[in-house]
Amino acid sequence: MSKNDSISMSVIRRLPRYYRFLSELDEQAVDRISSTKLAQIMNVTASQVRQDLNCFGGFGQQGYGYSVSQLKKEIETILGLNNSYKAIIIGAGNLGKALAQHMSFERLGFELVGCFDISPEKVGSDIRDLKVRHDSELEAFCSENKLDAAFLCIPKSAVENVLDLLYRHGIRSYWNFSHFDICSKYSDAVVENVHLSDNLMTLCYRMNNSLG
Amino acid sequence: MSKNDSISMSVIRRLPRYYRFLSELDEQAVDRISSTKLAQIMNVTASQVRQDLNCFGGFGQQGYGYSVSQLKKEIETILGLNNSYKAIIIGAGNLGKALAQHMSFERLGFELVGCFDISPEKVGSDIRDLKVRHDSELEAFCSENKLDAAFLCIPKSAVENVLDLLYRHGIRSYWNFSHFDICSKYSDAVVENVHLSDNLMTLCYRMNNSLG
DNA sequence: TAAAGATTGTTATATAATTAACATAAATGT
DNA sequence: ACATTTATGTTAATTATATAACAATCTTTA
Repeated sequence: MSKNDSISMSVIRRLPRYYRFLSELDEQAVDRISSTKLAQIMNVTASQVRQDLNCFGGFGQQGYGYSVSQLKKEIETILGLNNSYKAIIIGAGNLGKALAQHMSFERLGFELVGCFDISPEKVGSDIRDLKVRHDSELEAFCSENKLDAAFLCIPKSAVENVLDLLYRHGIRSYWNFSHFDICSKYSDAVVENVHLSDNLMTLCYRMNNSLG
Repeated sequence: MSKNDSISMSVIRRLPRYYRFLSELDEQAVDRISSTKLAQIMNVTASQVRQDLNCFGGFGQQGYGYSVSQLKKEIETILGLNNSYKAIIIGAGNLGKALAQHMSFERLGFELVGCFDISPEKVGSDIRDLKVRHDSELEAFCSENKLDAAFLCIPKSAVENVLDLLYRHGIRSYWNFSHFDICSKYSDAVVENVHLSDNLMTLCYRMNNSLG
């Protein structure tokens, strides 16, 4: 990737947003856009748009702007959405089910290949095209499949055991919905945390402190 | 609130994390902690801990540190978790159900008072102690109850209509799981977005670019 | 085909966030 | 009670992020 000299997290976390807006424009058959116009739509500064994109290469053309479809494709590549990382969901409660049913993993660089739960009632039920397996089958499943990532939809107290198992089998990437601090235990793990309760507390704070 | 002169979002978003770690320490009956020690546990710098806490007031004591229970309580107050903001969930799919069943709203400053869905199959089913109501009852419900917040667990395409209704009834705070850009439409709304697919794309990027 | 207008890539500036330094004060130990 | 240690609150320095400025260059149009 051309200029990629350790891109800052701030930039990286904005890429999916660019991708979303460009996808929309593409669907609307818009074929070119300037940084100024894109910035307006996205409610950011044109300067930021240009800086961000230039972290990865000069995709635009002076006097013209950016080709929507090309830029979309570039960002797709940068994000690596063309990948098909094999992933499993741990925990088939409502959250696990919600993810399994509503996320377009294929469009996001992943392939969901398994779903595990500890509760016997859930085992055997279908989620999309997958049968929920019991946790006891996890070890064997990891051995038989070369897995890339795990999506942890279980409570904090249940994480450590299963995490140890997954790590032992070489899984280094985690989408973590619990409050277990994976990075502290395995510093080489790539972890994206989703802390819903933290989010809600932030909303609460902001409600308290919004004037009017 | 003592020193509160527009706290930066960076600080605010760290508060729930402090709160979590302090709650744990409190449960472990730890009664005092220094910024250095807390920083170690939380994997941040002691400087940041002291700076952050001092945005709200001098809760510590030189030569001693911070009282865990007191500090926990202070942050609880700062976040406003003692509130009981009336909130409704829009969308009783797996995500809506997951939130309703697994989040301790009472501990997070909210009270869940209603749950709505457009699908007749879901209407009437129980989530916790709430019956799922049909969207057609939403307008009346908003009129009868003074609601503070709405948790939007519906797809982007369904948001605008219901958002307009909610806004008309004075709701200004939203926990938004869709990609609909609420702030662009209602600039005075307080919005916390949870963009799961953005998150997953970020994980994908980081997997691609992690060495090893 | 030349002049005018548009818009990039990039460098410079400004703002924000983080980390370090330290003077001050309380707690502890002898 | 005094000296030593601990650890804060706060100011200073550093680093990171965002914005502005502008020269270079492509497009458009007459």
